[in-house]
Amino acid sequence: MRFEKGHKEQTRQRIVETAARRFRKEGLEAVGIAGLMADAGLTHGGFYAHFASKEHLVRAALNEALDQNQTRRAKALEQAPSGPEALEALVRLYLRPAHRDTPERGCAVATLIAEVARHEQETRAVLSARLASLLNQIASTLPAEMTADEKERRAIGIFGVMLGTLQMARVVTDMALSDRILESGLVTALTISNAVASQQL
Amino acid sequence: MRFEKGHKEQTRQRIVETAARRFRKEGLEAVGIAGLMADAGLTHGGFYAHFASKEHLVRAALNEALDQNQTRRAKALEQAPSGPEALEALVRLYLRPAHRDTPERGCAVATLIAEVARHEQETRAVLSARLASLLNQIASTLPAEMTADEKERRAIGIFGVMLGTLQMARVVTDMALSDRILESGLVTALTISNAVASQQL
DNA sequence: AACTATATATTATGATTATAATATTAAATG
DNA sequence: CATTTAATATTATAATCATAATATATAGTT
Repeated sequence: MRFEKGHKEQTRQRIVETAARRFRKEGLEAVGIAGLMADAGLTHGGFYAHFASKEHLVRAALNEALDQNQTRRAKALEQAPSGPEALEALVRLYLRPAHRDTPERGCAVATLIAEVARHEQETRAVLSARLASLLNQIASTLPAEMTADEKERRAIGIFGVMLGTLQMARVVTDMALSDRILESGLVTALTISNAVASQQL
Repeated sequence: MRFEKGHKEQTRQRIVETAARRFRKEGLEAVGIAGLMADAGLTHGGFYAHFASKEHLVRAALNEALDQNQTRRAKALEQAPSGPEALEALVRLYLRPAHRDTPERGCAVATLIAEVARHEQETRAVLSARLASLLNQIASTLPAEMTADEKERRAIGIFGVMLGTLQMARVVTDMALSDRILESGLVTALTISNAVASQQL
């Protein structure tokens, strides 16, 4: 049947949003086109009217998921756009138990980075670009006296801790340890922002 | 045919080692039993004489891979078993370009943590146990004056940076940035070990 | 030398995979 | 009101998945 104008775009968006959720929850490989389309209320044959391949959907879904999170962080930064409070807001948002417990709505970098690293260059480029702007968001909260290089270095360290500790908190089977990991990540990330750089290198 | 004594154990070990390499290189989902057995010079039917299911092989392969790395780190610690030099040796080993470029022989935590987090509790427990001893290796290099709690907190922060930055370095498409990420991770990890804890919480 | 036990191979099963060609149906257009 | 067209459904394909039952062949045992 022929549908109203804009219907296709709307359907495409529904597929992308469904994929963005399921990819984060189950992984890129674990999600099949047929099941995904069924989830979106469609049959699998129509998929290729929207995307050239599953890989193209992966890129669209990564962009969708990472864009959602970026917007959420931007909102969190509205109250305190820079300074230690701004950084603390970002880190607390990231290392919340609620974020740990709902990967399907959370940061796609944390759930998919290793899997994406095995994909085509073009797919990695999508995640790379979003990662760069995430690092910029963090760097923007650091003291204005710091050089751009120093900000970049610290932003990488800070997000490294956030990413690594969130993943650890998700995998460990001891929930008390999981909570301590989140707390340690928080303390560490904030420490990095204002620690005096080590002189031992 | 009936084979010599110990032949089965030897075959099993070959399957596990092949799996440990391919899982790290391609991901848990991407590796199929048939291809894996072919790689080990066997046909796929015999697989279930060795493992009750693919999930059981995953556990054995995780243990194999994580044990290899733990041994390598223990050797690196033989020269300087504690102190800043010991920590630096561990971090340099982890954040080397060579490690970034050979995930199939590298840390299974970095390649598989997110995927394992979606698996059964028993599989997560395997990775959890090895992660705990990795954190202990790091903690053992920290100053004796620190309390056990403080050592744990810092070890989590240090490994968080190592894990997060290695994954970032693997996914980004800009190799110059990738190198800067490794370098930043190194500096940050060493800074955490001796930074004065932030007072702003 | 005959027999048994066992490690692996062969073959089968039924589900699921990504992708593609064709069919259907109703909105838009004349 | 007839025709065109676009969005989705139906159906097909060939590969691959994990798992399982059975067959084969030979080392070890008697």
